[in-house]
Amino acid sequence: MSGSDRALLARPQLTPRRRAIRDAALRLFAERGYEATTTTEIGAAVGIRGPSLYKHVSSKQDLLASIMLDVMDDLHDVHALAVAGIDDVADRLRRAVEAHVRFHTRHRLEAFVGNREIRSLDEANRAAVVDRRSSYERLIRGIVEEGVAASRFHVASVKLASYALLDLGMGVAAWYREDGDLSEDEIVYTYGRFALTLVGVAG
Amino acid sequence: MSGSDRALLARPQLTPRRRAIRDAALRLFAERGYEATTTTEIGAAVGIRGPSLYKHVSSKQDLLASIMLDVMDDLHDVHALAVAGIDDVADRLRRAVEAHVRFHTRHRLEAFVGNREIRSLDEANRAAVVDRRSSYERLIRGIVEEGVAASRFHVASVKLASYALLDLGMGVAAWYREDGDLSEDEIVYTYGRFALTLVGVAG
DNA sequence: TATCAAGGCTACTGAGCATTAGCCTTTCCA
DNA sequence: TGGAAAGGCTAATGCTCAGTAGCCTTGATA
Repeated sequence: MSGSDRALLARPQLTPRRRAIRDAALRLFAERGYEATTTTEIGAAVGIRGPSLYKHVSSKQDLLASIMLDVMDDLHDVHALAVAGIDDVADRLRRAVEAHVRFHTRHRLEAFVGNREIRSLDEANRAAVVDRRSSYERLIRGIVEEGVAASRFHVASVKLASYALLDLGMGVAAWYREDGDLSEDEIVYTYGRFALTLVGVAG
Repeated sequence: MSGSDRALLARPQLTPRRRAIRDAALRLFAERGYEATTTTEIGAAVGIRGPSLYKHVSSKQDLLASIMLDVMDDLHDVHALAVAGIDDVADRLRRAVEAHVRFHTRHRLEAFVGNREIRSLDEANRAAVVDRRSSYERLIRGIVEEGVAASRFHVASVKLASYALLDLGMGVAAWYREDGDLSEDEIVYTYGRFALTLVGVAG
């Protein structure tokens, strides 16, 4: 089973309570960081005491790991859907970047935590997350490479261009606010165009 | 005294020992995060025990704060030097972005910690760092605005373009490695050109 | 209606942490 | 040469935290 196949399988369903706990943990991890968030606080956010969390969750580390693994899988899903059946490489890049950026606005907390808390994961979980991340990077880089090979794109460095595209998404996750004065569509559209200029596509 | 004037004043000199401690703390904060770094580890990195640190430093929090405040001031300095006396707005943008990116390669640990550990600062220090960061953002946005006003730049959103430029620097700080296969000059030059295409400058 | 699982709670455990207290050695200068 | 400052050290303090033990209530089911 390849990384991208795995991403398309359904993730196990959560009980409503478990989901509430995960959401609360996500918000707190994003706001103050994993290390600085206490189980007491996570509990309080769903109206129970810290120790009661353990009736639903096996550990704080597990909570972080499941958040991070799921977000990477979701990102793969979104990417696969966005580029499915698109033949033109410039279209594919634009759609991939749009999906990337849209994902980072719609799931900014998950993406934020996913980027920042890698070092808080234990060895095994970190390896799994890093693996998914590399696989996603390769997908984006693959599109850029293909465009260059077909002489549709012109870049000084494929690697640099790909990093730049990926970094824009992370940036969005850091500053985007739903109630801000930049709309999701506006950001998505503009960054999609940025992407094409970045790789020197004509038009 | 404005933010940018302050940045040009000399920062107080550190004793060699204090500097070694700061450097060690910086490395550790970057690697495992502020919360996850212990005073014992910082001490060990300079060959002393944790409590002995307090003969040189007033607190762990202070160590973080001085690292973060100094890096913001250095960034202001570098920017000011880069654009001083440059009249053409496109030149000024390119130089500003080049300086921005170069700074993020040369001081990647400082920049990395400076971006990621804001939430580990106490109230007063956080306010001071956020203040410097906003002031820097305004400098970059100011150049973009000026280019747009002069009809030299064409962007869908000044804010979005400025964020994109700033985010590229942060991205660099996250992935750049001195022994990697992308040289500092290569990255700086390429990103400088990215910047100009991004704002739709002709040529 | 008796039972049992689910899911709360409080009290506790054991560990780790930043920081302080207080002591000792070395070094340097008056 | 003597005394103080600088800069180490160990031991202790006081706190916070993740996770466990064990108890109790509730509600569904047999």
